[in-house]
Amino acid sequence: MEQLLRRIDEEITSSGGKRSRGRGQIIEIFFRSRRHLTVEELTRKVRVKNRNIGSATVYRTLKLLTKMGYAKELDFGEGAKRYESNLTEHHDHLVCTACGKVSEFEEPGIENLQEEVARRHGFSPTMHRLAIYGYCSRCAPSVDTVKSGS
Amino acid sequence: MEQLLRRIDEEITSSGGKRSRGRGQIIEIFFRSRRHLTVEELTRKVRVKNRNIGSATVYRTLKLLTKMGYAKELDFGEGAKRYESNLTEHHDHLVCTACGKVSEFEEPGIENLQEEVARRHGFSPTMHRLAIYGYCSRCAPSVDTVKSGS
DNA sequence: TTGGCTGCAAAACGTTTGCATGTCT
DNA sequence: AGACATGCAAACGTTTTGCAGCCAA
Repeated sequence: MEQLLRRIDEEITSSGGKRSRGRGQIIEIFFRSRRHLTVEELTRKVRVKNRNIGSATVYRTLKLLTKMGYAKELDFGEGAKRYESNLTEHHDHLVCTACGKVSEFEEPGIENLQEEVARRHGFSPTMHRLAIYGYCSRCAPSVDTVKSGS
Repeated sequence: MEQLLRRIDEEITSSGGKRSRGRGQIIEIFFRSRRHLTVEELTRKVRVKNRNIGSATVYRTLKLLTKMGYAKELDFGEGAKRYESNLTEHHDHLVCTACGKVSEFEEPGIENLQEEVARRHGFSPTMHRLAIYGYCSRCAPSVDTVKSGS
């Protein structure tokens, strides 16, 4: 973790940027947080530590991390975008449209088929997004009417 | 086509809605159009036929069609959402990040794996979105350096 | 006549940007 | 000192909403 922060810091300074207190805090809290933060959520967290940070800086920092490849933008269609660390293995998302819970999965078979489809269309893929929407196990509409329940 | 429009009309009226001139025009033009329209594009098209229609009505109509299941919202991360008919076979998208071209594909294998993944997670899928981003054949970065070409 | 539907304009929302100021080197 | 970074608030583009009038049933 410290190592990661140092690496990012170096990459920023070596391309003409500067080390700043606020940005360091934003980056650290971003990588220590659970996944899928909105800018507003991250701003709130950061402001607990440093009341002076405004959301513009958080936007600018996340955009920077995204451009550097350390963060990834997600859009679950909620209005606001979400961001997550781009360091973990690639994964896709299961989004429950009832409770909003997002879980993750990996499926190499899907990845492979995507590569194949792309190739078949003369397309050079750089990235993809797959989200499956539906009901998680807790929210699944009551399964049947056994015993004409309720 | 006429049949589809009549069906939608019926569904609207039978749930307390009314037939209105403007909405009918919007719906017809929407289904006759090429895929992936933004609200602004559709509004422009509709206004050629009926100068009085405002984009608020287009927003309201597309939202209605979406809720009824006849249209589908897409988000390719351009800022504005796009809409397409939800009547055709299911397909996914290849988005060229250079020229913006969007093409479509179907891959039953991917669909099946998605079902399986969902089941494995106790998830009841209702829908999914898959977009592969990259370069289309026209925009692909020059392929190689054969003969140290310029 | 009633209630839905409309256009318009204003509001709301997430995001970006201009600018004067602050901070790092 | 100089350049980059920041907060604030204004600007932006998209979408939603309040409202008075309109139109279909």
